[in-house]
Amino acid sequence: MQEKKGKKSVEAASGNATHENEQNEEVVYSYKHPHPSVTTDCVIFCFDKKDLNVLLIKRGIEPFKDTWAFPGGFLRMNESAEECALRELKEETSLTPGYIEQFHTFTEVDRDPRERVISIAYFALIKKSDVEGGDDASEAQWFKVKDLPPLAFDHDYIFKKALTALKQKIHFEPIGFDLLEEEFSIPELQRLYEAILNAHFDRRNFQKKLLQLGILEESKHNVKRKANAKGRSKNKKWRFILKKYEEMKTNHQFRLEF
Amino acid sequence: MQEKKGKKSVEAASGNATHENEQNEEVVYSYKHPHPSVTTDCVIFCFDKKDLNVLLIKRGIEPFKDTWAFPGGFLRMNESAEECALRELKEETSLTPGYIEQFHTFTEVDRDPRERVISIAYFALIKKSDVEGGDDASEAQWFKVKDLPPLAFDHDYIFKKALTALKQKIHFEPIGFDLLEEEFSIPELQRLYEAILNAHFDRRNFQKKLLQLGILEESKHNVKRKANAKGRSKNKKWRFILKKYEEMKTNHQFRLEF
DNA sequence: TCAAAAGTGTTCGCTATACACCCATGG
DNA sequence: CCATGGGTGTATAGCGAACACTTTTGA
Repeated sequence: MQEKKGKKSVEAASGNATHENEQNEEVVYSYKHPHPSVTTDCVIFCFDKKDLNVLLIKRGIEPFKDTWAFPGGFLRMNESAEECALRELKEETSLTPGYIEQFHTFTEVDRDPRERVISIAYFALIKKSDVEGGDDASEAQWFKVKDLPPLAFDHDYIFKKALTALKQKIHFEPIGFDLLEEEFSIPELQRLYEAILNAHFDRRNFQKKLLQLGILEESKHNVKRKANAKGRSKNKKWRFILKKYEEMKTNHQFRLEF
Repeated sequence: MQEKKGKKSVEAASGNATHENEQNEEVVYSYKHPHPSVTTDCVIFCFDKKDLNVLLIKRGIEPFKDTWAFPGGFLRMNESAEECALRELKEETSLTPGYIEQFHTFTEVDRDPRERVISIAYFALIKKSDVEGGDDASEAQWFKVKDLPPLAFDHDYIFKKALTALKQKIHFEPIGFDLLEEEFSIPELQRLYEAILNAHFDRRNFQKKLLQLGILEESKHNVKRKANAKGRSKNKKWRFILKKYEEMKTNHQFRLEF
């Protein structure tokens, strides 16, 4: 069913590859049938007070030189696609996301003008606090999801699919917390959900719904007040209880829907 | 960013490839860096009265000779992955599914003992009536999902993921109809949902829920009876109104959840 | 002939929705 | 000081869950 492994043959090769070199410059890999190149691309999201943002990198070479694109690169033979996505992200932006998930593989024949390239695409989430300081004045830049520049290759399409996948996911799983700090307020959480789902919720119903899930606990720093106090209290912060969530999930007691 | 296209070089190559030949036997494809092989695999489902089934093929060669595996094969340079999956399915089983969807790409380094192979996996749905007759006594065979034999490579894992993807999908989209005939009864539909979701529903609530969606219409062949008739009527058949569903979907009026 | 399956209708309780008040916060 | 935002409580409607009876179906 499957092709015999291509021989490593020592043969002079013309053309200058821009692939990250792994070892011997003189080695050429030959196959009896053409193999596509395999890359990963990563759509990494970050939430900033009000807006959902994605990280883009300005391409330094043709094609699409000086056009924005998602970070990514070639799959190496000794790493899985997810490892590749994380490695490229770290190399190009020095970021390590708190959450990453594969969402689609793009295989259209002409998606790269140079050669056949298929791309295994991931979306990732990172906290704002994990981003600050990592800015090494590189070609990477955060853009509001609502206001993206033109993108290279089929990355417009990839982005659409990434956003859809993120929406789908957050509909049923509490992954939003990977975009917030350890402690957050309910309104913050609500703004996040509204930004991602592009919707509006009633404050009180949103709060009730989230608290009823039983996966949030009050911060220890919240100001305590007398039992008979009236009106609103000081701003409260909350924490996501991962353990409780996993426990409920394994017992099939968890149900979330937006 | 990306590697220069591998030169086609006319060079004698040893080793016998089992890849479907595309053209010249003497041509060898060379790259400065190793490329993984890219295949597609397809988990095709069929529903038979009570049971959900998947199609497997007995492997004719090593490794995993005589072990069951999902149909699939190598991606060609002039086809997308979905085209590849459909082509392989047709070549190996002469089937054409009514629905197909990519659900995951498997990239673990050691998933194939011979060489680095990544597999873009699809799940597909086909009606029972489109299967019968296509049986050319080949190595293909349907198995109950509840009673699968040991599978080759990481196909156990692929199957798990496929089933999860199917469940997820049918939770919110009416794709079940691609597993039923044009006309079907509500109990049939219920058995299908119960088989896929591995759950049990109340007959009356299930019926109410489905009919309230507004995407089903009665068959013209249903027996009409007097308005004042009591008790149950003759068995009814229904049809899925695709147009209505698409219309509701574009207007965001469609909402289904199980 | 009779057990199993399938069509039909009603009640009840919960939860999603809609909505009002008070006060901390910060310019 | 005041506009904005954030904490808290209640009333209602609609939907999902639980449930019984009758007749058709087919072994």
